[in-house]
Amino acid sequence: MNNRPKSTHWADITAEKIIREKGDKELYTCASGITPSGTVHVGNFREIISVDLTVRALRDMGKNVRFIYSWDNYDVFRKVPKDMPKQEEMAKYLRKPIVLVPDFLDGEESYARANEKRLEKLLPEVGIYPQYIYQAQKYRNSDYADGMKTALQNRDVIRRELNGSRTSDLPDDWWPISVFCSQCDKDTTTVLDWDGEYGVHYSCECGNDETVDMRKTPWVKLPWRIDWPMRWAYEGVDFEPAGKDHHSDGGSFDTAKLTCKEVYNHEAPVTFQYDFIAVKGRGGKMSSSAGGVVSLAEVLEVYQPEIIRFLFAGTRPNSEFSISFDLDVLKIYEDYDKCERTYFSKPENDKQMKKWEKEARIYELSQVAEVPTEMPYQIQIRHLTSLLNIYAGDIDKVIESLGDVKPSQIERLKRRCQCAWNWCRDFAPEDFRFSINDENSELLEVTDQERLVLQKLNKVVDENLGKVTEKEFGVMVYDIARELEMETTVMFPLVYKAVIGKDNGPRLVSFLSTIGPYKLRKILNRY
RNA sequence: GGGCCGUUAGCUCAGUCGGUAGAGCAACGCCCUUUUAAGGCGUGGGUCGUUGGUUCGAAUCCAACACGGCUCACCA
Repeated sequence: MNNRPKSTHWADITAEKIIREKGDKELYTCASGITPSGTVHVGNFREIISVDLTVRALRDMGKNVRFIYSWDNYDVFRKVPKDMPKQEEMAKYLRKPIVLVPDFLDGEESYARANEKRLEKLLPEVGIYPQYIYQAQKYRNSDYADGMKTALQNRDVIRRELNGSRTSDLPDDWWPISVFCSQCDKDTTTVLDWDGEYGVHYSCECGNDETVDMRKTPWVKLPWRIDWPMRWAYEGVDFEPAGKDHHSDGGSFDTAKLTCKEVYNHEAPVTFQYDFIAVKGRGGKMSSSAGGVVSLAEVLEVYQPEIIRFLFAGTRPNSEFSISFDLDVLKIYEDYDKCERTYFSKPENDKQMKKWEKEARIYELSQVAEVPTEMPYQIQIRHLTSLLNIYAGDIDKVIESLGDVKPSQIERLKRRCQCAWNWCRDFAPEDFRFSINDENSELLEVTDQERLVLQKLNKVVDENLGKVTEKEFGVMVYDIARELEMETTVMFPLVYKAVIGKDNGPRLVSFLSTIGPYKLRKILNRY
């Protein structure tokens, strides 16, 4: 026996590492969190799903796991996001905790809550169910009073630790806590003294000057670099990944790790660094201030939930990748389908088995809920967009036209249709959009020979389409060109023009047979 | 300045227990009487950034260097 991982998937390797470093435990706590100071974008989502995948890996090893997600809604509101209305109104709330900023968009109880809700609603769609912890509630309830007291008691230790990675030392009168003013709600305060227990004396720029008891007041909190390790200890966190901005030498993970051990007497969690997500085919970079953020909701418009999971499960966390809205979307769907086919086909030999295991693991982790026991209905997304255009986005009709969809496959397929249609409408190149003409469409001005082509085509469609094989029908279509001694490069654009009002379109023969004789006759009869 | 990541086919990348160099796209070719956007099959193509080291054997491990990117040194 050895400790060799059964799987070489990064989530399984991470899970093994957690067990190895934290020992065999009754319960493992995996954590993630973010400040809801703006739209939670897909870059932030990477952390959540990284934890989810690791949690699943641990559970697959039979472990009991708690997945906590911290909403840091007691952080200071420091910048009005550019994409928000009522900028001046919002600016009045700067330096107050985010939980006190009103929501001018949806009328939620607070701006923080609005951002939180948008994500909380969506996570179940991608199969993620964390236990949410709201930091404002924890702080206001004085749950961290002892944690803050510990920080104050270790003021010098913490200062030394932080100074280790600062360019200028913290001043002598620095305190490891921050206070929101009980009168004006802002953090424009200065801590003046601490009584050695729970009493903190502060003054505020607004003129307020008072001493509060951390056990009874909702106004005191820890600054980030101390807050983080305090909560690791408080919740007993075993695993928490972090973005590369936290993971440099001297970054917050670095100092938090020190503080966690020396002040809170708890080993820092196992971690890894994840890279950022770029956005492609939509323009702009993803940064809250630049306003180019892409939310999970927007990604879900174009990608099926399992394909979003696939994207993250199939990429190592420490490498950067793009969420694409351009033609890459087609490729990603195809990659997913290929992975799915692999999962449902038995490997033939040992060498293939190794590859298969890796693919299969990615497929499993990509699933929102249980892994399907039979192969889902596969249809090339490119073809699907054509069908959707033909049926003008009527998904039920598209599925009906396929004819061989099992009831158990319908739900997933519908979702794929919806995503494909959204993509077609909102992101795809113009080539991917067309609509079938009908008896009311504008008539083409045609030469006598062109009219003859359309008439012959009409006759072929009328007499044969649907009655002979597509191959036979194809021969007949090409025969028209031959008979009239016309190049297909001349004939086809004419047909496309008559049928969809464009110079080109999907491969003609199969396209015509998909449209079917009924619709085609209506168009061609008029020539 | 510190740290992290990357450098493999024309392009995008996979290859993480060291064991004959891989995929997709592109190119080229073939098939379905068929280049107009949905098919199938095949072919070509790489001194694996550079130099050195460990090893029977290195894309893979180690060291140095080059180039590229990100990040920290304010705050969260």
